Amino acid sequence: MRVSQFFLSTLKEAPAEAELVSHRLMLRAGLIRKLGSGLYTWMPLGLRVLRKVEAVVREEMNAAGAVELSMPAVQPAELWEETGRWAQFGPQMLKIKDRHERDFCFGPTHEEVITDIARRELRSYRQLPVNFFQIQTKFRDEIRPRFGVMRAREFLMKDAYSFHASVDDLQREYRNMYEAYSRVFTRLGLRFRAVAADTGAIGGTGSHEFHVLADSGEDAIAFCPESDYAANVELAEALAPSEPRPAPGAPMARHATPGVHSVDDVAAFLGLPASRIVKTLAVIAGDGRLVLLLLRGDHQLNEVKAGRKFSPEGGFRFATEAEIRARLGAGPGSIGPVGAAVPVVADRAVVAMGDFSCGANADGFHFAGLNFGRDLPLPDHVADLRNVVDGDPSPDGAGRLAIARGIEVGHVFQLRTKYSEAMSCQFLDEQGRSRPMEMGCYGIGVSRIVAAAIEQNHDARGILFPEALAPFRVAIVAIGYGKSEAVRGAAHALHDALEAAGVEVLLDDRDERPGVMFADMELVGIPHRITVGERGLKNGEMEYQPRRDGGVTALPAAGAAQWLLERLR
RNA sequence: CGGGGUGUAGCGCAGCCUGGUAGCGCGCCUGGUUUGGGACCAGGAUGUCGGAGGUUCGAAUCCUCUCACCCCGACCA
Repeated sequence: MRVSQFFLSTLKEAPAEAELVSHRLMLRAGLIRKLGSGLYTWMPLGLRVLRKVEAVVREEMNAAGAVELSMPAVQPAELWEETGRWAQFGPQMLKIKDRHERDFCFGPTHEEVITDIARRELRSYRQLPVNFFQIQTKFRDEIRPRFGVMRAREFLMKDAYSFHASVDDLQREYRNMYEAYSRVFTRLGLRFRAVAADTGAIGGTGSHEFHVLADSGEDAIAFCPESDYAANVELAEALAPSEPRPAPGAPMARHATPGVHSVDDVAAFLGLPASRIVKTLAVIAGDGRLVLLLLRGDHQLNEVKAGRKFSPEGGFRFATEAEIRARLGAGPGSIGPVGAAVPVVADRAVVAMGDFSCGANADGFHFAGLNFGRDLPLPDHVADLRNVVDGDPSPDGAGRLAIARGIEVGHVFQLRTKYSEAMSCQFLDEQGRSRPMEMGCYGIGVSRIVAAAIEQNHDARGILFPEALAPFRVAIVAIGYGKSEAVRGAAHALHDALEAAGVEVLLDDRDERPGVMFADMELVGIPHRITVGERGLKNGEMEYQPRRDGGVTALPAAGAAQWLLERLR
């Protein structure tokens, strides 16, 4: 391909709206252009990258035994009413009406449609298992689209849904998909981690998220460098401290702390580390009771864990200041467990604290030197209430946890029978009994992967595409193209030879100044570059330079194509 | 949805406070000189100043409404 026949549209400066590196670079390199909030055009260059991702995903899905189909992007409301998700999905679903005023949505996901297919097509255990997948555009009306294609409203996704006669078979396929996903991300050249995940609103049991590791990631992941344990921070268990509670070393004291409310304030005022302060949160449980939650000052409440502690539905909310005052006689920053006639749930780390400080249930006063058993009773309940932090022991006992940030690019779920039951998607088993199918679902954010890959692979000059993702593998920069017959001839010969060998090559025949061409090819992230110029040709040479690690190699012009083909292999 | 901000040429921005009919850099077009890391010289084109209404002799500038976009938060199969 020649630049003059293709379409390059690079920018020296990125539009002001882009703050994330990948977003800026995608805009600058001309991979995407914005149409509206969360809506992007994939420009020719970007589309080539998107197609690369798609191709790898498709190949691995096929290799793993899944079969491709394509479902409508627009779906009738009735299907969603069967599962109750028409109402449940809420405003994130783009709802539309046709000319007959019938309700439709632009599909945010396809569980309902595929389950409908399955219940019509699959009758017998003999037809199971099946795994259907598609690569398709979805729309979710995100509250706040951002970071370009990373969190867009319209996006490209690979979604797969499997149907099984037994849980065992579902689990087998789940592992199969897990492995297929690992191969996909490995082939794409990404540093990733599979983490145990919360199953969220979709329901079901087993679930793993695949995260591309990047500091800009929106999700926090806890993992153990010494083992393969990894979990979403929401889910990672914070174990009870192994050290016993220290013996009391200080007398209990009540300090006047005027205007001191936050943990940081208390720490500064009393000269204590945050880890010696108990943070007291007042919540209203599902049954209406006010309950105090105790956390170590340097820890953070995990609302998912706290929710589980209260009721099957996990319902609780933070108490209002008025409710807190009514029960405890002090405001939020001055409350504590001492003498409070309400139920108390303490985090595991709290009951291992000694000589600690907390609010005195009187505005402007805090206790210090508190010890359980001496100054106050041990709490009614002890539970895991907090997010794990860097250095916590790993739940698998293998070492200490580290926290990293990740971009979720894949998700595998065991849905079980949530949808098959709701939509009576049944099959006849060996005994002729009618049973709901066991289901799994497996998603990959195809368009998001492009952004995630750039987030993980860039430098000051632009994108460093992994080989598998690059829009072109080789750039030929022809210096003096317009003027020099020799340059033109040599560049064309090299271009044709590479193309004939099946290499995706981009010949810069724009007759621009060298700096412009170098800068563009680097911005766009083409992994290999050959420079052809009169200066080199005089000595019968061309120059090779890899995008990623710099050094220039002089090549005999005659053998350049061959040399490069060797290297690319 | 709550809080904050921005809309002026393709992109990045100034002008607005203190009203007098729009400017800079990059990009674009023409000609010339250049040609191994984002050239130089000369000439040129491009704006309903996001939209509507109002105040005023006069509005990019002041007021009201509205739309869009961005940031922070809540949300995220």
